[in-house]
Amino acid sequence: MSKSKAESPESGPYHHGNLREALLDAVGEIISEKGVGGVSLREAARRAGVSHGAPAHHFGDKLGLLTAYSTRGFEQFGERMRDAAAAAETPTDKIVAVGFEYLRFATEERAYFEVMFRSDMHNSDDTDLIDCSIGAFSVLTTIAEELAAEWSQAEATIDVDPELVALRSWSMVHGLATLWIDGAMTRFWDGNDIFELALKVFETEMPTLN
Amino acid sequence: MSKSKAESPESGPYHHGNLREALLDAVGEIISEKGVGGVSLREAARRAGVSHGAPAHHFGDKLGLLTAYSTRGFEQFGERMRDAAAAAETPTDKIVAVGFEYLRFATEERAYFEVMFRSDMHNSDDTDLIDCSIGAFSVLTTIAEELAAEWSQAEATIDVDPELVALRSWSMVHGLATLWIDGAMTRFWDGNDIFELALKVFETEMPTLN
DNA sequence: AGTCGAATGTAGACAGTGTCAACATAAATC
DNA sequence: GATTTATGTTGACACTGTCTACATTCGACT
Repeated sequence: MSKSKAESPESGPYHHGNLREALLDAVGEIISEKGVGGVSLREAARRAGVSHGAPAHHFGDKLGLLTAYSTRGFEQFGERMRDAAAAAETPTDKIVAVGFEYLRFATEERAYFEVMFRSDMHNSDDTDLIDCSIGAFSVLTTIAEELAAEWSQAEATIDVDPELVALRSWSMVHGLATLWIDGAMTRFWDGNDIFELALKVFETEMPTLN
Repeated sequence: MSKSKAESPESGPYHHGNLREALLDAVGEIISEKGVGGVSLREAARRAGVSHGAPAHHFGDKLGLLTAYSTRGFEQFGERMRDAAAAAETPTDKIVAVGFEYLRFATEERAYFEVMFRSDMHNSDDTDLIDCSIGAFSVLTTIAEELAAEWSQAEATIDVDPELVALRSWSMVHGLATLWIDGAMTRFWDGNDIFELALKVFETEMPTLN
């Protein structure tokens, strides 16, 4: 495929010290440089300055490495969602802020995003991964419940099922993010950037919600 | 990795006759059985009963094979979208019908769907692919224009930019489809099926549009 | 302090893969 | 009928994931 670099690890201490994190960092590097298809255990080991067999002791196999990477992605994702929600006052402000943060993460941390939402890129049964992903999405469902409660008190012309509010918001913003990431949208809305478009979408979406 | 089957092609005529289509069929089979990660030129060649080097003459390389597979997916996708739209009367009915068809394709033709919307799985610059994808999405944008025109005549409380209507519909349904495909939703809406959920979403979405 | 098991890392092997070059065969064209 | 083109075969090479056997270090227990 490509020219191989030095196979043997550089002379250093026998134990790396922080190999697990170094390998996860390497995965992010590789994805950013060559895409998810470029990820390999051996390349990650090479970048961490370690022999090709070393990763197996930390992650088992390739899927394990990517699962751990996904998990770290969901951790950071959830953290950013929580921060965004905490910085806003009303439920309406919160859901908009979280929506934008969703898109910001998708574009800024694209390497994570591409693995996090691709079921063949990780082991979906991994308990850590499940916990972290639920932790992230629960930010959305919590806000949706607050929002639904608020609307119930006002005159409600539509059914305000909290689950549906969450699902609608989630699907909309996730669709925007993935279509943007995949480049599908650029053939129709070429010049605009995703945040400008999202703003307009949110604006027209809100009347339904109020 | 796995036990290899007979490497040598079965004794038949030197020329396959319809190898291109046979290889694309094989790709669909492999994805359905083992996921997109299981696709390989050699496995496809094996299933078509041909030597490992043969696919190169039709598709160049692996990305070429997957690009052609994506293109075939968009062809069928567009056809189903057009049929769904043609079967409905009003713009409102059309967009709901097309939305459902979108989801139906995503679930029924999952093998196509997983490759079509994954930019690292095909060559996004391929002109045939671009043509077919635009042909499919233009069904949506056309309906969105009709819809926007209809709303403009009625009392319009919100801005009815046709492009925004298309983007909203597209993002919503694409988000639903991908979240469902990836299994992300099943942790929150376990028992329901995607069409039931979509129906509710569409119902609550429509008031905005009217 | 010393021992011993567990954790971590190395090295080699093997089958599978994509891609290339050289060659073989059939089809198409003149 | 000859030659050009399309199609298919074979072998080679570097790369990969994974397995096994082995080496080194860490940590816990005595």
